[in-house]
Amino acid sequence: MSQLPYDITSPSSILNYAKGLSGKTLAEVVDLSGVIENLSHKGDLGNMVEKYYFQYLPNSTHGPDFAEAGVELKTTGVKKSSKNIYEAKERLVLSMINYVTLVDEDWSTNSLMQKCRLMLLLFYYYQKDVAVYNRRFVFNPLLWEFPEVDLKVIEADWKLIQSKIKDGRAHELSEGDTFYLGACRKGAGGAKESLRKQPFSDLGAKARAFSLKPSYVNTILSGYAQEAEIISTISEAKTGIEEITLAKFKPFIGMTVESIADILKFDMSGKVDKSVHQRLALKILGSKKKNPPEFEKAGIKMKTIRLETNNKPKESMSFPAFKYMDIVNEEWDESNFSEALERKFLFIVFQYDNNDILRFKKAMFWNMPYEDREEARKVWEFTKKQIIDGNADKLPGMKDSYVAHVRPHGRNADDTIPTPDGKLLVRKCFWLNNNYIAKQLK
DNA sequence: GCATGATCATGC
DNA sequence: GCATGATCATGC
Repeated sequence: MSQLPYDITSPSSILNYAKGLSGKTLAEVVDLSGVIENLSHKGDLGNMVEKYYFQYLPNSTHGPDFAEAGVELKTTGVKKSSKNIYEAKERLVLSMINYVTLVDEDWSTNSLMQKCRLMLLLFYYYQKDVAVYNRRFVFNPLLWEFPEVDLKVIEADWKLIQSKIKDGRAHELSEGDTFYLGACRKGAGGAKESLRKQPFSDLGAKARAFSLKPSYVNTILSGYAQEAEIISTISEAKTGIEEITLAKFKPFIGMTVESIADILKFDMSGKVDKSVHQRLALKILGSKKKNPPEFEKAGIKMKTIRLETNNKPKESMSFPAFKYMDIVNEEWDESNFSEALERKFLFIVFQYDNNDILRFKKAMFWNMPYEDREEARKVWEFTKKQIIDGNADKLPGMKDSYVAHVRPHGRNADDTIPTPDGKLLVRKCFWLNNNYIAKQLK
């Protein structure tokens, strides 16, 4: 074996050598002319980098790619947000979940962390129609080791995924089950996809992989160091996000909205503000205007709910407006609504008392059960079909499904956008039915 | 009383 | 200026 230009036993040597890719594309740093016709434009850039840049054959064992150094190589795409900031193009897939063997694993020796404890992250700029070997590595490579505080969250996530499989519910797994480590769909989509065996049920389960949520990757990108301190002070209580969050809300249970605002010096006077309770909840969390960073990492969606005295929400729950022109080209699994429903939610529940005064009732984490996501899928598919068929004005209403419906969500009736058949219709979005929310709160 | 249509203040 | 989370308003 010829001498490699780096020391395969040394993570820092591997990192240094990887820096040769900074600002370059793979095709710019290695001569691919002899092999390029055999390369897939969409292939796995990670494998190509290993093979042609590191001259190290991708191994098929379960350990890290650079076994001697304990370093796993990951290439992952970034894109630019509407605000021109680089962000993760998608979740970072770590390794496939083997339902059959995972149930016999133990966290202390688990195969996922054996492989991914230390990762060399290469971020490339994603461009749809550009071959992977022509995509540019826009950041310096990063040698990433999970901070202890994050590992605690990931451990709990891992155990939850494992327990669901032990319960014979692998087919019900959802990204919203967990906080940082997700069980994401992996493999061919659509009806033809093959299902995997699971050990404690005869039902086949979709192939899934352990992955880091896009929101988590984004915090890696956005300069982890600053946030690490904030999070470590929170986690000194040695509890998870869930417990910490619920503990913050607990002191206010039963109090009127006004007195909570008083205590927190939160100005509730002035004009009618339809998001005022959301902002009050943020204040309780100790955040000013934005979600706290640990929520961003876990992709948690906070929603405030007002209940009538009869325990029913006054209103259904809205989601961001969709574009008629976009939705007809989307598949459910990649749709915004599907992504939204796979998230973990934090419900902040208020209720009117007998004197019609609004009081804080409780905070609860929730994620949507599998069968209800399938129902939401039907609503979405029907919506897509109606728009394609030129019936964008006849979208599913509240009576058409127990879970979700479609309703206007614009600034006003003049806030219209185009449909595929050339009309202009008021902007709309998906809503979760208030009756459905009522059931879930129990 | 409920389903559906319409709209508001805010923050970025 | 615009999307968003949320709430108000109307008609049956």
